[in-house]
Amino acid sequence: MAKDHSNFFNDVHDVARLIPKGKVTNYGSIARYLGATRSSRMVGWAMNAAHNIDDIPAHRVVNRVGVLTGKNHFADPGEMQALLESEGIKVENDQIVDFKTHYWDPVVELEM
DNA sequence: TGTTTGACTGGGA
DNA sequence: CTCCCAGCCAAAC
Repeated sequence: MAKDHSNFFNDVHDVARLIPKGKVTNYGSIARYLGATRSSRMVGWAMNAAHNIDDIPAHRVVNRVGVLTGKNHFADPGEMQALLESEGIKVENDQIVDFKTHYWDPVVELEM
């Protein structure tokens, strides 16, 4: 993993791309993986910039409790849930069911 | 150059 | 248990 700190966005985009299909993670974990634990908000911000990039599965990134907080930022609010469900992830009331089961922590999986 | 914002988080009431 | 508040940090205005 080439940690390109020149661009915070780049880092976030890079990690987001590594999220396996059918798995989800939260902003805090990504931030932690990048060494910016307290910059969880920036992760979301970076994802906002990722809108131009279709390689970034932003739908696999949710907040810590598994709520699709960013669904509103998608082209279609229902797109996020649809994508998740298409990957085998159940979503109910804008919240991921068994979030812990589908949880994918870059810090653990990528081990740095 | 200074202020506001935000796809968050954690802790307290 | 749910609701509210303060902290955090980089980009946008």
